[in-house]
Parts: sequence; structure tokens; C-alpha cells
Amino acid sequence: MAVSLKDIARRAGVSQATVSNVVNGYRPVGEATRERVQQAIDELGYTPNLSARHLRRGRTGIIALALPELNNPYFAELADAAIRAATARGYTLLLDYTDGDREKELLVADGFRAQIIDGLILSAVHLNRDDIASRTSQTPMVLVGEAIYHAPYDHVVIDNLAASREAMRHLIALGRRRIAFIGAHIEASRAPSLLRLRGYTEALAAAGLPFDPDLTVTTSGFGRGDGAAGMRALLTLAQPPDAVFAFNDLIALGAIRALHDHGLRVPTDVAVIGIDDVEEGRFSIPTLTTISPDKELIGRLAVEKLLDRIEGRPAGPPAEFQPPFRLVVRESAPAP
Amino acid sequence: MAVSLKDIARRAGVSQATVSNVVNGYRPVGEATRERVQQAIDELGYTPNLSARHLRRGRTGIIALALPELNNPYFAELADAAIRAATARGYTLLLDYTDGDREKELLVADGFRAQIIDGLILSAVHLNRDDIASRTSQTPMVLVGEAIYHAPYDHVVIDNLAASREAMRHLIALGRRRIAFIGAHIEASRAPSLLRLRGYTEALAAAGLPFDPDLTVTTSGFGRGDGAAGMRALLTLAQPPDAVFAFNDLIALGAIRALHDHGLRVPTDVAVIGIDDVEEGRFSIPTLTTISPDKELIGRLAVEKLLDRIEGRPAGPPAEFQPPFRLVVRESAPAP
DNA sequence: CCTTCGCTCTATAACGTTATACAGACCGTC
DNA sequence: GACGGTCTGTATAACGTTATAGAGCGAAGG
Repeated sequence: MAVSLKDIARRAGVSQATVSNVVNGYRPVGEATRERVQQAIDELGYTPNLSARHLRRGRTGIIALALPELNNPYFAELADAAIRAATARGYTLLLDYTDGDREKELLVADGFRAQIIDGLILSAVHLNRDDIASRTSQTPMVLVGEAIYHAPYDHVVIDNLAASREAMRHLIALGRRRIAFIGAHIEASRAPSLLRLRGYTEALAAAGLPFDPDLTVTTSGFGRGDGAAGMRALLTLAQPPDAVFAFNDLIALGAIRALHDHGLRVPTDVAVIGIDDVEEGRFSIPTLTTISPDKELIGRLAVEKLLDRIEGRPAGPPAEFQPPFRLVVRESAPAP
Repeated sequence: MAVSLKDIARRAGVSQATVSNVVNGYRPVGEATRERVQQAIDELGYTPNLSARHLRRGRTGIIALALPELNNPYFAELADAAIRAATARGYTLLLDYTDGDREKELLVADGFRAQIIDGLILSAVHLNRDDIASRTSQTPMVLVGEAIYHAPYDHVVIDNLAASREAMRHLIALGRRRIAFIGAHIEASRAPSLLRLRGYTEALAAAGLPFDPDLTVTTSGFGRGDGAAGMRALLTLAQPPDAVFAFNDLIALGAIRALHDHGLRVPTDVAVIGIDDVEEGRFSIPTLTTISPDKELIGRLAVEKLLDRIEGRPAGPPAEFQPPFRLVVRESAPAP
């Protein structure tokens, strides 16, 4: 059916090896024959069979990006950046979902689909240091996301502690005294909220504000519904908060909606700040003040570090890379 | 490195062919040997090498879904459904972007990446009937999305004409007389807006309302920013609209934001309705009335029709499949 | 008792690549 | 004129599967 190396070789009157060398330049080929081969390739419209190439080479040219979900626009934007970076370097990026499910995260990390991929970028929610450390798969892996692992893998993540402190400083500068945190998680394994929560408490302490456990709200997920539910819980308090620091933008947007339903005004009654800078927050009513991580860079860096490992470039010991972030002030928590 | 058929064969004391038959049941194997082989597989942890299998079989087990972008949550939700459907049937789904770029759409349709995929689900924005008809690639393809092609391919799409008429009937029942349409496209090739635009004009005519060309706004893209810009243009009119029918939810949400900036209230001053039912519209302020297509079914149907073709199941001539949709009434255009 | 099945299983040839080993030709050097 | 060295090219053996042809063997059929 499809034209193969053999067809080209016959047409150009050379060996298959020579055609192969013309195609991928493993060894030099004489000018005259090179042209003859190239012409045959153009005429017959040859493209190399990837399965065969990969069988021979032992690599597939496919890397996977495993995300909790695609419905959170933060991940969609991240995926977008990663796909572009991978494509630019000649790789194909495959998307995988873990559904925020611990079992699936373990499965992915431990080589599910290892046959088809050369490497893995994993954005895990549940995995802790031990899980990562006890991984048996040899497939190169780069970690992305908010947890702290200190595991022997490259890890691309913003400085969550600093980001949280900056968000909190902004709310405090606004004169808010009772600031709530929505999106905590009880389990020790949930490292992301741990860091952001620590930023929250540290900022309170630094400002001389009391820490009220009632103002820290646990959510089961990371979506708008979770944010709304968390906010509703806060509004049942005798002394409700005058500001909300949300684990991410979706939770913040859900909280804003719940405040609206309750007849409260944002930011007049309650100021709200999130993390992620999803596009939605630039058009919401009110627009959302947020911490904006450099998603483009996160995606690109993760891909590049992974390809360095895959292609055996000297990359040194595993390290943590911290792309920059910046505070984006909008209506939900305006400038002081 | 990895364990292969040969290793299992040696361990179980049988031929490779027998192991292969145990693994994929091409031909029956005796009970005793089957167990012995299975045990060897379990002990050594064998998984078949996909490149080799696919080289031999001529198929890769990978299908592609080509979308304009992932940042529109509608496509993210669709991709989600398709990925799950493909996984359930043992296939891997690869995401591709066209950036809403005509050249890239042509490239994808015409077999870019054909070496790696068994089939393609294409959600095209720019391609017209001739483009589709003149396709040379033999890779099975299923079309998804709002255009009308009448091309020799299965096509999964809601009845856009009926959906638009239903949206318009709702606005008209609300007593609105000057209803705008945001998201039209001038070029004939842009079939999606064509159908929705036709539903708009037909509904106006059916209600005995005049068609005012000023109320039909062209946008360059399909995002929130485009909706906001379109709305701002409408607000410069001497007689601004009292309702907006948006090509999709993102445009509707952008329009709502622009109305808010202009000091107008939704739905009191202007009612707004969209199409897509993205989650964002369930939490926005105000929540968004919309036409909700069955995205889950669209994704599943597209995958199933494609796999029917790939696996050579008798599927009859190419047909159009119309998943159901329903009107979801929320705050931006409440019940009459 | 010889055929003809039916059942298991084996040996082996592909699938389309790429890496290795090797063969000529041509050049300059001692 | 023998020797080593670069250039080009070829032949061929893998990579890990699966499909095909066929071998062995007991049972059924004449």
C-alpha cells in the first residue's frame, strides 16, 4: 500500500541503507546519489513508517502529559503550551487523564503505556514522596505541579509559598482582617494545598493577624462547585470573612458566585483572590484578582527537561525549576 | 531490556507463536499450555511491544481528534468525552490542534500524521465541501462540528437550525423585539455560523419581526474577547438591541461582560443566550441561558463511527448523526 | 489397515526500519 | 609499489510481533 524504503531504493537504483542515510543523515551520501534518491522520494511521496522506525530505534517519539482533568482551564492552557513545545521539537504529545484519582496516578507513574511513550510529564495531585520514590518504571519522568516531592526527578513548579504570601499581602494591604482560605485538604499527602496553606498562615502571622481555624475550608475537589460550597459554609459562621484566598481561580469564581447568591458584594463586602489566571477571570463579573504563573514557560520547561533526559543530553542531577509568577490586580480585590 | 515474546516462550517451553496465540487468541491453545504460558507472562511481567505489533498488523491503535483549540472549554469537554470513549474501546486518542487555521486543517485532513494514526475525527472551522471532497488521504475520517458538508464521511453534529430557532423562540417569548446575533462570519466557507444565522433569521420571520442587518455582528474568533468586542459595537447603535443570541457560550459571556461595563443589566435591559452549555455558564453572574448539546454523546458517537470504519464493520453509507440538545433556562434569559 | 480429519503446536517468513560489517575506489605517503 | 586512510556505497542482521504453512498425533470413518 504505502511506499517504503525498498520502493525508493529500487526506483533510485541504490540500496535501502543509502536511502535511509539520505532520509536521516546518519552517514554522508554522495551529492549525485543523494539528489537521485531525493527525487525518487518526492515522486513517490515517501514518508517513513514510524512503527518500524521506532521498533528499530527503541523510541517512539511520543511523550505523555498526565493531568488530573482537562475541564479545568488551567490544565487546558498548560496542555496547550506543552503540546506546542513538544511539536516544535519533533515529538508528539499524548494526553492522559488521572481524574485526580490516586490509583490512576500510580498506574501512570508506574509505566502504564510505557510501551508507547518515551517519557512522561506528570501533574499529580495525590502522590507523595514515597510513591514517587518507589516507582519502578525506567521511563524518564518530569513532575509538574504544586506538590513538594524532593524526589530524584526534575520538577517544574512555581514558588507556591512566595505566591501565597504575595496574594495574602495584597488582601491585608486592602485592610482585610478576617481572611479565609478555601481549598485546603486534610490528608498530609495533599502537598499543594499544604504549601499554599502555609503561605496563608505565615502571612497572617507576619501581619500580626490571628489564625482562626474556622476560616480554613476543606474542599473535596478543585472546581467551581467546590468553591461555592466552601463559601456557603463560611457564610454560616457567626463572623463571616471579609476576604477569601482561594486555592485556585475556579474555586475563587465559585466563591464569588456563592457570595452573589447571598446578596454580598465583591469586593466591597468580601474581597476574593485566586491562583492560576485562567482567561475566564478576565471577563467574569467582577473580574478576578489572581496570581498568574507563567504557564507557557511551565509547559515548555517541562517538555525541554524531559527531552534532555530522553535524548541523553547532559542535564546534571534532577532539580526543581521555578518559573516566575506575578500578581494580577483586577476588580475582585482591587489596588489599595 | 523489556521482556519479549521470546523470553516468555523460552520460560514456558513453547514457541513464540503459541505465546502470541495465548495473548491475542487468534487461534485456540490447549488448556494446560495456556496456563503455563499465562504463568510465565505474569511472572516476567510481559506486555506486548506496540511498535512491533503495529508494524506487523499495519495498525497503530491510535486515533486523532483534531480541534481548533483546547482553550474553549466546549472543546475540552468534547475531548474529554472522546478520550474516554476511545480508551473504553482499547484505543489511544491523540489530540491535534489546527488553531482554527485553514492551512492546518487541510494538512490534518490530508494525512499529516497518517503514519501514526488509524483514523481521524476532525472538527473543522474553515473547510468547505470541496476541501473535504478533494481529500486524497485514505485514513478513515469522521467529521464533527457545526458545518454542513454533505461529504462522503460520517458526520456528528446537532441540528443547528432547530437549536437556533429554539433559542430565538425563547428570547421572543420573553417579549424581546430587537434581537442581535453575535458571531456571524462573512465568508461562505464558514458554514457553522451560516446555519445558526439562518435559524436566527427564520425565527425572526416566523415571529413577524423585521431583520435589521445592523444587529448581525461579525467576529474574527469565537472567544470571550470577540463577544465583548461585538457587544461594544452593538452598543454604539442608535437603537441598541434588547436581546443577544450568541454563536456560542464564550461569545455570550464576553457580551455580558461588555454590557456590565456599559452599565446595562442582564437580563433586565438585555437578555443573552448562548450555545454549548460550558460549566462556566452555570456559575457566571448572571448564570447563562444556553442550548446544551449532548457533548458526551457527540464524543462517543464520533469515536464509535470511526472505529466501525477502521475495524471494517458494516456501517452502511456515510451518514449524518444528530445528537439531541435541550434549552437550559438560567438567569441571563429567564423563563417568560 | 489405511485414509482423513481435527486438534495442538512449531518453524519461519514477513512487516519497514536502522546499525554494523564489509567492499571497492581513489588518494596521498613512505 | 605496498600501505594506510578517507569516501561511498552495499549486504544483511536485527528489532518484536503475527500469519501462514505444515508437522505430529490420536480419533473417527470407510
